[in-house]
Amino acid sequence: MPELPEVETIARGLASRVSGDVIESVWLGQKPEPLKSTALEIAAALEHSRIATVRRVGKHIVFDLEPKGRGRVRSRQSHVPPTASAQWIVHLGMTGRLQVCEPQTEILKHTHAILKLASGRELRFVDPRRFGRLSIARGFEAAGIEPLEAEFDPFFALFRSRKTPIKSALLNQKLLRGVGNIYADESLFRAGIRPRRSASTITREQLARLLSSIKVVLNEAIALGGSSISDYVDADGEEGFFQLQHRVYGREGEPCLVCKTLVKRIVIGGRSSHYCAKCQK
DNA sequence: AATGAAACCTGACAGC
DNA sequence: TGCTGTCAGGTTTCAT
Repeated sequence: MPELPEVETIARGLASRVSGDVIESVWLGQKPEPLKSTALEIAAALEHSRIATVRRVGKHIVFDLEPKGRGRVRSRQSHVPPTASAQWIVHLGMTGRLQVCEPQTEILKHTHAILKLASGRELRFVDPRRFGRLSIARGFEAAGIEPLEAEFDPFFALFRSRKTPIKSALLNQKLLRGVGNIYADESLFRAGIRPRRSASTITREQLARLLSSIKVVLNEAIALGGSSISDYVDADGEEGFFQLQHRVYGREGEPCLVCKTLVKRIVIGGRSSHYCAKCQK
């Protein structure tokens, strides 16, 4: 479901609502066994921790935790050697949602985690398709370049010698983190590049245009709260509006907004890809 | 090293 | 009403 703008919107919403709150207790369902952390490890790290900050890294939501009641002063005096503070990492997969709500709010089907907060509210993780992942990390570092902060030279270097289609390269989170299917198609349209073009054949000038298109598209989408296609809503349950700005994604067979040529849909690396054959070369 | 298909899951929707 | 097939914003794994 969520790409960079949706995850950014959710992270900002969560930051304003739960920063500083303390996790009093944790319930975890049977199923969301994530990649590395066991349910026990997650519960142990979360319970009695304070949520210092919430931020986005690529498509991950990072909750920076600090142990409750153990401020800097006390840990300095402690005999326990200082360890990096823990982080709760949430990846929403395709259908994951994080909601902050009152305890009496009806528990949705496919709710896999409930955190009771000292403020009296609950933070819940709901994910019908169960592609989402929860884990605990220390010193979390994601692979790839953050697109909104990317300088041109490192961006250029990512594609220079890759023969893979540029669309596939953009979706590769080890290269660039946060761009997904919608924003790859939209960025390529605005840059005038066909999704199947081999990355290595794209000129320096075109890649410069691509990077700026990516930034413009992502920033516009963030400003509009992301794209709500089927069921995406942010942490406050609000829909985004960037879907109204899509120029090619989901517009197969409709006229290009620039030249009226019918928008094509092809499959690249198993993903639907939309483009205008006249505007994109 | 690098494509690509399949797998992981559930739900929505179209067509019959 | 209900069955079948297709599709979905993501990522990993296995085969070629």
